[in-house]
Amino acid sequence: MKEERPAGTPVLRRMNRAAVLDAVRRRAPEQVRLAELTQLTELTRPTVAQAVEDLLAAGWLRQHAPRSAAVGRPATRFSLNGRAAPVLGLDVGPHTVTAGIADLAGERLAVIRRPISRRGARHLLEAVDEVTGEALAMADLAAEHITAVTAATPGIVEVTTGRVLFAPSVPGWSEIDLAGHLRAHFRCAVTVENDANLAALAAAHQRTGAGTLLAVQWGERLGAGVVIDGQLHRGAGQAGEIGFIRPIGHLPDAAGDGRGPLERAIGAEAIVDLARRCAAEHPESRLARATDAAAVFAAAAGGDPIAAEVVDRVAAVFAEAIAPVVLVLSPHAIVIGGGIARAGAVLLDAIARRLEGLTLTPPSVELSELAEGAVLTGAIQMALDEVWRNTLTAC
Amino acid sequence: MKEERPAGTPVLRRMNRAAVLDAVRRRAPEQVRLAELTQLTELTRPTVAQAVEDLLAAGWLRQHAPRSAAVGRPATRFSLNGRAAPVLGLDVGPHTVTAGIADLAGERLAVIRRPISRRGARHLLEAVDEVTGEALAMADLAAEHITAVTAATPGIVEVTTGRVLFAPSVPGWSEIDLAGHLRAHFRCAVTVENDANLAALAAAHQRTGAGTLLAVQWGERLGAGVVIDGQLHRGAGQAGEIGFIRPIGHLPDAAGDGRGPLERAIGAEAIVDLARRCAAEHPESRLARATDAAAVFAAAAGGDPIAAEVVDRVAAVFAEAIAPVVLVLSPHAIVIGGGIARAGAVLLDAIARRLEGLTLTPPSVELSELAEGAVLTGAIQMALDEVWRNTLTAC
DNA sequence: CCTATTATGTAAAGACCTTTCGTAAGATCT
DNA sequence: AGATCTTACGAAAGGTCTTTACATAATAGG
Repeated sequence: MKEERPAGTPVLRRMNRAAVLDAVRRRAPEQVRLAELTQLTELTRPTVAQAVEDLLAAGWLRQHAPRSAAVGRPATRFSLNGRAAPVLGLDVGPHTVTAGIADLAGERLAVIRRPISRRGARHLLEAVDEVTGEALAMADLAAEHITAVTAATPGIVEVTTGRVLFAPSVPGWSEIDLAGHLRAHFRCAVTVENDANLAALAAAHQRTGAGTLLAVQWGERLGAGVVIDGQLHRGAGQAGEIGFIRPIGHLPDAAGDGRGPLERAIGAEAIVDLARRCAAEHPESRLARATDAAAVFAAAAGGDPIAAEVVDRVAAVFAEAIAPVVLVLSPHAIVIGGGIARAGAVLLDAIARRLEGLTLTPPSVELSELAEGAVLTGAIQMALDEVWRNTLTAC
Repeated sequence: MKEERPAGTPVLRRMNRAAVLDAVRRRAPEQVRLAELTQLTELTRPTVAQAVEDLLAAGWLRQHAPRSAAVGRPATRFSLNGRAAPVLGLDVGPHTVTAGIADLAGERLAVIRRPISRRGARHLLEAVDEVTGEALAMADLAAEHITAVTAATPGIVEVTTGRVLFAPSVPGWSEIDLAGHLRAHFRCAVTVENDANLAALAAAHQRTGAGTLLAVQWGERLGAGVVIDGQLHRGAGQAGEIGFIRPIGHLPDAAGDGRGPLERAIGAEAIVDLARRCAAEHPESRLARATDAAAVFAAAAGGDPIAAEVVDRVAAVFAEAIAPVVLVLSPHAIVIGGGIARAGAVLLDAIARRLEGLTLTPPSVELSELAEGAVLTGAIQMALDEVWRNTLTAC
C-alpha cells in the first residue's frame, strides 16, 4: 500500500537494515548473534552482516566481545545502542510533573518526579523545564541527544498541532503552547497527548496482544483511552471522554468546573460524598470515618454492608454508562487505572457483575498493574513508537 | 513493520508491480497512460514499462488501441482487466437474498435479487445457491473464476470461522455453516460478515477519507458498524451491537424474540406503536392512519405536531443511547441507513439537535445514500479488499 | 597436535533498477 | 508537402544489491 519513492536497489538495503534492526529490538535487552538474526529476518547471512555493519557504523548497534560459551568459534554479539536515540516522556499533571528518559530498548535512564505546590499554568511550565533539565543531567545527556518527546497532559488535545483545547483542571493551561515550547528546546518530533490516552497505551503494551482495549483512568476525573491493535484511537480528536457520559438518573447540571456528569456522579470525590450520605443513616458503619474513596473500598472489602452497597451503586452507574460503549466497541478487556485502581477486586467484581446483564459477551474487567507510572510509561512508549516508526523507514 | 520474507531483488520487482497495479486501480475505471503511471508511482519509465509488461502477461491489465487525442505520439493506454479476478458479494437477509458479481474495478457484472417466500434456514440456503448460480450465468462466469466471496448475514458472526453464532431473525440459521457451504463451491477466500458491518464499510467507502465512522442500520432491527480509516472494527467479535443498548426509562424486558432493548424501543415497529399511542389521544392527527414508520416521518415532515413530537422522542432515545459511544469513539460522522433512512432530514435534525447537548463536539449526522444496496455494496467491497490485499503482495 | 564444530570473511555471479541516448509516430505550422 | 514540435517507446551501459560458494578463523575435546 505504502510504497517507497525512489525504489531502486538502495530501498532493498534500507528494508533489510530495518528488518535487522527490528529483529534486534524484539530480542532486546538480550544480546543477539548474527546467526540468530539471519533466522529471525529470514535473510541470508552476508546480507545480515552487511546490514549490521551499516547499523554499527551509524551507531544504532553496539558490538560486544565474543564470549565463548559452547563449542565452535565464539560468536560476536550485538545489542541495541540505547544511547543512540534516547527519548523523553513527560507526565504533566495538575499536582505533579514527571519526566522520564528511556533508551531505545525502553530501559529507564532517568526519572524525575516533582510535586507542584503553586497552581497555575506558569508554574507548571516552569516545573516542566526544571524536571526535564534534571532528568537530562541525571542521564548525562544534552537536549540535542533526545530523538523524540511525548508529553501527557490532562484535557483535550488537538494532536495535530499539540495545542491543549480544554483543560479545566489547570487554569490558563490552554493558553500555553506546550508543544511549541518543547519544540524550541528539542529539535525532534514532539507530541502532546491526553494523559488517559497514554495510560491506555501503556496498559495495552503491558497486556500484549490486547486487540481492542478500553483503558479507564478513574480518579477525581474520569477519562479513557481506546487502543486497537496497539494503535491509539483518536477519532475526530477527542475519543475516550467518558467523563461526559450522562449517567442514568443524573440530571445535566450546569458545567461549572468543567467536569462532566459522570465525573460528578462517580468521581473519587462523589464516591466519598455518597458514602457520607449513606453513613449518615447508619452511624454504626465504618464509613462515617471515610475521608477518601480508598477507605470506602477498604470498608467494602472488609465486609461493611453499607460500604458494599455504595460500591455496588458506583459500579452500577459505571457499568450502565459504559455498556453502550462495550456493545459498540466490543473490547477484549476494560482496564481500570488511576487513583480508584487501588480499590481492588471489590469494585472490579461489582462492575463485571453489572456488565453481565447489560452486554452480550462482557469483556474481562481488570486493574491496571502500572498504577501511578502508567501515564509516564505511555508517554515514553509513544515516543519510542515514534522513533521506531521514523527509524525503521529511514535509518 | 511487515517485511518480506525472502528479500532479494525479486521482491523489488514485486513491489514495483504492486505499485503500478495499485496506481492503475486508483485511476480506474479510466484508461491510463504509461507516462501517467511513472508520475503516480514515482518510478522510472523503464521500470514501469517492465512492470506493465509483466502484469499484461499475467492478465491483470488490458492494453487498448492508442487513440490520438492531443499533440504528440498517441500513447498506448492500459486498464484493469476486470475479468482477471471477479468477486462475489452476497446479501443474505431474512426476506431477500441478493448476489452481486463485480470485477476488479468494482464494476457490477451481474446482480440478482430474490425475495424469500418461505422462512427457514433451509430455504434461505437454497435461495443463496440459486441466486449465485444465476448471477454467475448472467456474468458468463464459472465458480472457479471467482477469486473472493463475502456474504452478509444478520446476526452475530464469528469472522475467523465464518460461523453465525446468533441469528434470531432466521430460525435455524446458526446451525448452518454458510461459510463452509460457500467454500465447497468456491475455491477461494470466503468471508461471512454481519450485514450492518458491511453496510458500514460501504458507507465509509462512499464518504471518502471518512476517518472514524459509525454507520447505523435502522429498520425493524438496529445494528451498527464502526469503520476506522477504511478498516472495519471488529473488536472481540461483536462490535456495533447498538440494538442491545438499554435506553433510559425502558426496563429490560425478557428476551423473547432475540431483539435488544433499543430495538424494542425505537425499531421501526416500535415507532409505529408509539405513533399509534400518541394518535389515540389526538384523533385529528394524520398519525392515526400511519401503518409504517415512513408514514410517521412523512407526517412530521408535513408539519403534523403530534408526529413531530413522536420523531423527537425517537431521536431523543437514540441520541441518549449512542451519546456514550460518540464520546468514547469520537466519530467524524454518523451515517444512518436501513429502512428508517427514508425518513429524511426530519429525523436527522432531531438527532443532531439532541446530540449537541450530550456530546462535546457532535459529529455530523447523515443519511446513507446507498439505501438498500448498501449491504451488497459492502460485501463486494470487502471481497475486493480481500483480493487486493492478496494480490498487491503477491501478483 | 589434530579434528570437529561453529562463526566469519571474501570473491564471483546473477538480478534488478536507473541513466542516457536514439528512434518512432502523430499534430501543427509554414 | 515538408519542417518542427511534442510525446512515446526501445535498447545499451553502468551501478547497487543479494546470493551462492568457498575459504578462513577460533575454540573444545580427543
